[in-house]
Amino acid sequence: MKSEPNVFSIDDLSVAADQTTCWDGVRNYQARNSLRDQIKLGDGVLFYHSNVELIGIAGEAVVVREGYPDYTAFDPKDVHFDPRSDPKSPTWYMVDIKFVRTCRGIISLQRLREIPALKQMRVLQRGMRLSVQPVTSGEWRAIMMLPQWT
DNA sequence: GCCAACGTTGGC
DNA sequence: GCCAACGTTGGC
Repeated sequence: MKSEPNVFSIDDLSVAADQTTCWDGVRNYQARNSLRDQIKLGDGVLFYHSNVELIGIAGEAVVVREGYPDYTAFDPKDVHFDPRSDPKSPTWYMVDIKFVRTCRGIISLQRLREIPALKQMRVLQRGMRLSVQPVTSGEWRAIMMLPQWT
């Protein structure tokens, strides 16, 4: 999951109530499908900092609630309000994630590009803008072997 | 600040 | 249903 740390960072997650947050505001259909259909309770989450000087993986989280309607779409006062999302048949979904740990130093995008096992990783492909992306088990294992987790 | 990538919108 | 225009994302 990608986040701009000046908006919401891994540190923000670590001090949030119950160290948990709802991943609201995703307004892209492909990412919506992941949130609604694919992401399961207990799934690991790589927390990625984007659009910042030090781009890369900043920490780990875990899914603690599976897809449910993103209620911020129903609130006209919310920045993520979307009048087309009908509460009876919601357009947008979110999951809840909980903090697990912070990396000992960001695992930079540059570093990720050097790892052969991550050649196909979605976030490394050009033009990949999705804010929620699947990670394969092979990619997960390769990333978890890095020294920043110890 | 630039600009490539790409999703969305809307005229036809 | 096509596609040009436009807006956003996000690395550089």
